Amino acid sequence: MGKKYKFAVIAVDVVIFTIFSNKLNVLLIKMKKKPYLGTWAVPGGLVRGDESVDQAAQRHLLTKTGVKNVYLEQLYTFGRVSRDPSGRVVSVAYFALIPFKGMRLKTTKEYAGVEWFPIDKLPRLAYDHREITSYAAERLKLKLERSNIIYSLLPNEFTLTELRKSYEIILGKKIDKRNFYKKIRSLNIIKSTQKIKRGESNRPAKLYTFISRTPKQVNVL
Amino acid sequence: MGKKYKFAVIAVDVVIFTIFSNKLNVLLIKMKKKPYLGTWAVPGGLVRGDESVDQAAQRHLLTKTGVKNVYLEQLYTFGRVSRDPSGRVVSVAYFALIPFKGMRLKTTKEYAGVEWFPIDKLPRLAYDHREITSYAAERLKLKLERSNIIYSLLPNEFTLTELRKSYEIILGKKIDKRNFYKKIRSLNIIKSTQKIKRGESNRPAKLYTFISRTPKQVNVL
DNA sequence: CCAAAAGTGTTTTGCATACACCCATGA
DNA sequence: TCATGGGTGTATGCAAAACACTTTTGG
Repeated sequence: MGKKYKFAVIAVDVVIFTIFSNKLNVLLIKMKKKPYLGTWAVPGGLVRGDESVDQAAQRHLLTKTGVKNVYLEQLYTFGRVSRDPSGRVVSVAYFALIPFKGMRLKTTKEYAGVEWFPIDKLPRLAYDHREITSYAAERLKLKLERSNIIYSLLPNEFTLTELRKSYEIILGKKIDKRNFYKKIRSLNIIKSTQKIKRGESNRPAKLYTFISRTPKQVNVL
Repeated sequence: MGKKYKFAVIAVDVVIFTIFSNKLNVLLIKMKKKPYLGTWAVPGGLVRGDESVDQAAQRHLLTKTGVKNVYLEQLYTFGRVSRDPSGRVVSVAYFALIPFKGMRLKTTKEYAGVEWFPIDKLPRLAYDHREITSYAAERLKLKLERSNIIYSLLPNEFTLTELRKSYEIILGKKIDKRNFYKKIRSLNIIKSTQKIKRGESNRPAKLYTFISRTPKQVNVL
């Protein structure tokens, strides 16, 4: 048995997604410490002895972005021996979905920066975070097709077009308007508010809201 | 920040499935040490500093059952603070599928026993292993419907009925013979050997084999 | 000859897909 | 009045589901 490495410590990494500018975006932080000084990475950190792994993910999400009560799902555990050059760290990866509306990034002294990047234009990432984000984006697609979690990316009230566009952006394909509306209505996951979204130079759109904002398994596509 | 607990150590637990006697069975070991003396548990153990988490799962699988090169997939990481009464242990759970044919259980001195239990008649389990096995059985169902991994539960040559029964046992529902054969043939994942299975007092069945025994995504049902 | 499982097609049904025009508004 | 996106229904294709009888063997 090797003496070269100590036992591993446990960390969490949280891939935070949101939609804006017709893109799926990922939150990254710029590192201040070696060996990845100046490199971007997914926010995360160690799991403390007195908190569960899930709680650690929530805590890092909260302190890095100020959001809580959002959709957060465990993704996969990355456990290669040399994934962190500075020591043996096993990372439990999570992904989170947050509505962009009113999001304000909290820049802390801990990092040299916090920024959103479109998923298709990520910079070079530290550790195995490229692999983690790819994995997260893949899981997000699968999940979106078989659950109602899209609600966590949208504001309380939204138009059918906004809903459809969200799917289009994440799944990366066009969706037929009429077929989509038919399907969504049959699923009973949204209901009409009586409100109307005015102010744009075209026909105003009806506003809808989710009947329930708890994760539920449904076949959207 | 709490001083009460040290940082966590990392373990793996492997839920090993096989099919026999028309049941889905799980391999359990009987513990010799407190605080779970005499209680059954899923095989597992610590992750060493010089091995990846995946390797640790393979190692524990091999030393407990003597099998290798079987289907092994990471399931979920269980990280509640008090899931192990003797210390802070975060467990990365895996599930494995092995063909029953010729399996011989290796009883080691480490444990008071090694046995197969039908999934619907498990004894009381140590730690959170009840939750882990439920989760594994659920994932197995999902996976079975969307991949070819059933091959890891069957011998090299098998009849269409054996194949169909395997699905029926795991999914817990009857499957129409003709529709099933039609679907399986359309998937191009099995091919006929020229052999025939004789010896039973009924019409002999053709033997088939899997074209490929590597995991592949297909929609079986 | 009997019991038991193997083998084999057709019809029906429901869901996914494809597709185009009119409407309401702000500028 | 024009540009822009909102809103709406039908026809077609395909895959899943339902369904029953004949065949081959061992005993």
